[in-house]
Amino acid sequence: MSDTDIIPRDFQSLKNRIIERAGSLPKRLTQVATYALEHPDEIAFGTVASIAVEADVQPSTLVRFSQAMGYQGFSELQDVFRSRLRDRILNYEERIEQLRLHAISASKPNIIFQGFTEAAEKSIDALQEKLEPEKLDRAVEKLAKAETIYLLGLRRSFPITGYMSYAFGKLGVRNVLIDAIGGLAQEELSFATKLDCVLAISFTPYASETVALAQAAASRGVPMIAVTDSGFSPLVPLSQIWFEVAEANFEGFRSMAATLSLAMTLTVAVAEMRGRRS
Amino acid sequence: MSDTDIIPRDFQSLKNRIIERAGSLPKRLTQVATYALEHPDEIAFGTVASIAVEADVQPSTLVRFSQAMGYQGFSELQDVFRSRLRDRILNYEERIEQLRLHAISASKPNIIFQGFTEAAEKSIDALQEKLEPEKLDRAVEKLAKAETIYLLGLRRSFPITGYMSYAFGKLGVRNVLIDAIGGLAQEELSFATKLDCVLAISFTPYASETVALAQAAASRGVPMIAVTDSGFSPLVPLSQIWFEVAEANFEGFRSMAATLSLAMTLTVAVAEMRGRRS
DNA sequence: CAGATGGTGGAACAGGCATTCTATTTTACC
DNA sequence: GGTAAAATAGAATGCCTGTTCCACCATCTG
Repeated sequence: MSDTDIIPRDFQSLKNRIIERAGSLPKRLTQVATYALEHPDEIAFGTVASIAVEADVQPSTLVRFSQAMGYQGFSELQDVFRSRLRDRILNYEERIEQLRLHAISASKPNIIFQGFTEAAEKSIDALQEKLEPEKLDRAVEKLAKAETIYLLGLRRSFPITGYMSYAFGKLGVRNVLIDAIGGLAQEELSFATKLDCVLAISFTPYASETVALAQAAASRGVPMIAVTDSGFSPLVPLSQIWFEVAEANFEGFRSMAATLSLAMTLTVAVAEMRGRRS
Repeated sequence: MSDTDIIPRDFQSLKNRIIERAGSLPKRLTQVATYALEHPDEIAFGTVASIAVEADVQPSTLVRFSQAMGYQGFSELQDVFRSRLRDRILNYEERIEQLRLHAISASKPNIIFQGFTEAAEKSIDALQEKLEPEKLDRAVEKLAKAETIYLLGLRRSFPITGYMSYAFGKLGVRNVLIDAIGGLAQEELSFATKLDCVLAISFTPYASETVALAQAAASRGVPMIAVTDSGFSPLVPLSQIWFEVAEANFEGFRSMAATLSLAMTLTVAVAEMRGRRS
């Protein structure tokens, strides 16, 4: 009982205590610990009864958990979860102010971090404004109709196609990721037919391999949708539909946040449309 | 009573209604209106009795005020004030409503797009608030000191490590991307020594292969930095420094925007520190 | 200034709340 | 494998909650 006299009053220290003690806690209390950290809002707003149902424990277990953390009862613990939401809003406004004032004194990594997050938010805002809803609808329909979706994006675009392939896999949408392993990119793409669809992603300076592969597929009449950064992109004349995504960059590196959002949208929307049809 | 059938369900519209009606409200109800807009957190968390004391009115006045705004009772009004503090992601109906207001076509793909961009922005905001600047500095220093940086992240985390490897390559920072090609992940990581550093990225459900590889490296005394989503992550006990990145998700898919921002920050900051030393 | 109307204060009430208590189950240890 | 201890489930309890109700008061109207 030597450390119970110091009871966490802010969320951060409570969280640390939960993590620190979770290992040595009995089964049901561990269950509560996990739930609490995963659904802090629920704890803040719910009642003992409602949380108990959600976390699949007895109401009394919540009280015992609170006591195990050093509080008198559940209400005291709840106060800490509520303080987290109270402070959040304040912090948000203050943070912007403080960053402006202390931007110079911040360390280099933190300035870089600020740069990347700002670039990401700018890119997303720009895409939200620019994206034509009707074009998105057409693209989703085209991809949903395809027998197999071929994902073409190398170098800096590869993470995007990679994530799409992962998500398509999870959602049961047949796809081929052109990963160019063993220099076999051309072979990977050679099975694409007019019934399939290529989703090609490339940004300046357009990787020559990506362009060559896209051209080969287009010449065989394979439908194509492009995600690129300008109307002058070599992918544009090869595609029936193309999206312009202008990523803000910081120190020469593109944020990728907007492209990723668009990529995830296409993935989930295609899966959704396929699901509705079958 | 022509407009009372539309009852505000989000804070913004309730706020507008309060402002709009405040002028024509009786004395005590105006007093409550003013208090509510000035102390929204009190309304969200307090009880009728406690708020009544704070606002210097009778408990029944609060109920009458709620009814004047179109609700059945105080609890309904309180829900709206609570929703303001809950995760800022709008629910399904509200999003459709908003899309209608902004005259954007409310097709399913566009709703999904809205969801992903909001999730991305929310994740980035959350990380900005949470990231401890000093921890970031330490991580960058640790990575900059390493002879070779091993990038470990499979499945959904692979795009992140993949992009880092691309960027590190461009920047001339020696790194090994554990891509598990040919099932050789263990071999790829086996060259890591105490002079190197592993950057491990994994999110729930923690890919068992990633965890196993991280454990093997840690047992050989290879320094480790983790990027994960909870203090309960199996990577945490293996790492000297760990970052918690809580990605908002939409329809079960994490946005990745925050993780990517952090990854890019680490990459560029490490290269920058290396460059300054040589 | 009498009467009507609508606003207000405060007591009364039923329902739901957090908490406690105890019988039962599970775990740990010899 | 038996026993003591710890943990748990679930009912019982008393308090506090939001809400209702009604007497009283202020303000307006003719």
